[in-house]
Amino acid sequence: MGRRKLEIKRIQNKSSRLVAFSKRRSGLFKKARHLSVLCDVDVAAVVISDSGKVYEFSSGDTNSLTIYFSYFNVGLILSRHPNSWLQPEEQTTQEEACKNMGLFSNLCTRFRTCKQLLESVKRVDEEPDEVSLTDMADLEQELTHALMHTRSRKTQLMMERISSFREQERILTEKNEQLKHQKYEVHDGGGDFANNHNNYQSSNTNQLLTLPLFKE
Amino acid sequence: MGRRKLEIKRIQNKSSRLVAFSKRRSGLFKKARHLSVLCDVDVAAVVISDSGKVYEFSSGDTNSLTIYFSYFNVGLILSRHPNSWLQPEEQTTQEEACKNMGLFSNLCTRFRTCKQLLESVKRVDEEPDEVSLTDMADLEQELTHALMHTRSRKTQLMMERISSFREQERILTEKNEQLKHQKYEVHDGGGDFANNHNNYQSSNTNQLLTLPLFKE
DNA sequence: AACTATTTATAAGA
DNA sequence: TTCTTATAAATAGTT
Repeated sequence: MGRRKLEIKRIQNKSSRLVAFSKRRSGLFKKARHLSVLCDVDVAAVVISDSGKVYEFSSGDTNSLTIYFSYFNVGLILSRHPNSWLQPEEQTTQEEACKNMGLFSNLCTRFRTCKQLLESVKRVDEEPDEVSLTDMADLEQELTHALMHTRSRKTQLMMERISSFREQERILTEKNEQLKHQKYEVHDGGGDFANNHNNYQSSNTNQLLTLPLFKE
Repeated sequence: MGRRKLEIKRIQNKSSRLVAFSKRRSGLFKKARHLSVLCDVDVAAVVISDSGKVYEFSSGDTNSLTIYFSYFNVGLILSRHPNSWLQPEEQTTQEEACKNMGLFSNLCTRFRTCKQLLESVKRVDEEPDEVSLTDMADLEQELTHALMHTRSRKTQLMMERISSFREQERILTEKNEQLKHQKYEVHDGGGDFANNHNNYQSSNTNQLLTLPLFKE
């Protein structure tokens, strides 16, 4: 939506890219806000620039989504800057350490919010509150989602594993056929050592390619 | 951008709201994708519907939100040990602080593992690893535990609630009987003020005894 | 689930 | 940068 139709691929010109980043980022957050208000739902969005700067939007201050996102957010930041704390042995400056502490305390603070919520549920000293029950139900739902995610991921990994097993079986069968064939060739007086050696190497290679499927 | 200008406030009509939710949600994710591609940045968005259904977008290949969920999980685990770090206001010693750092670094480790896990899954050319699968299984188990915990707590709260309702019912019935009895006594010319007063006190005491059932 | 009249977002230009 | 404007894109209401 501009003077010309834009292909959806990385904008090559740096200054154009930066301008687009600024415009589209605020556009995204605006859309997120509209969605949350119009439809009365929780929305959160995080954008992390090339330089690692974090821009975020969240529809509520205290809802679980905020907590979710701050975690997600922190995780993303950290994963983008592995040498700042994900590999602590590579840390050299005090500044780095402080930066990490900042992130940690942010994590801590935000989590404490979540914790307070849970605690307030635990101590139901106040009037018999529907809130406790509702909160627990919410939490249950959230956990169910998380569990679903994990299960689906696990299933995917298992499927991948199975498929690699199948592939290995195929390769082994193929090799078996080759060996049978060679056996006949040898029996027929054909074949030579070099040829056998070659085949052995090939077989070994195949095994090396497939073994890790069993191993690790 | 429609037939008429829309005020940015909760859409009252439910069906309109649902339609808008569907349209704007996909619109938001599209914008998010465009932003991430055009400007070559990381973008993530989460929308949670009224019913708790989670819709998400993430610019990475790997499901980053899975990582995020693992944080949530870790958070839950940590919340099971509140006195170790979740009540910082009670912290006084250096030891406490160190302990917290330990938990943080634990979090860090877990994240790194999870991230490496997903990355290693991405490179399917490399050797696929059992570790990934094990991790996912572990995560599943942890989430299952957390879910069980939540469910059991929810059930407990519900049971408490029910039991207090029953107790209240019993007391009210009892009191009802007493009142009926008094009524007949009064009708018969019997009974006195002191007696009535006593009965009131007794009833009140019973109510006080049952209140905690509502409370905690 | 399509359509289309409008509004909204934004690419390029100033 | 920021503003302007022509144009593309999104979407509210309709069918």
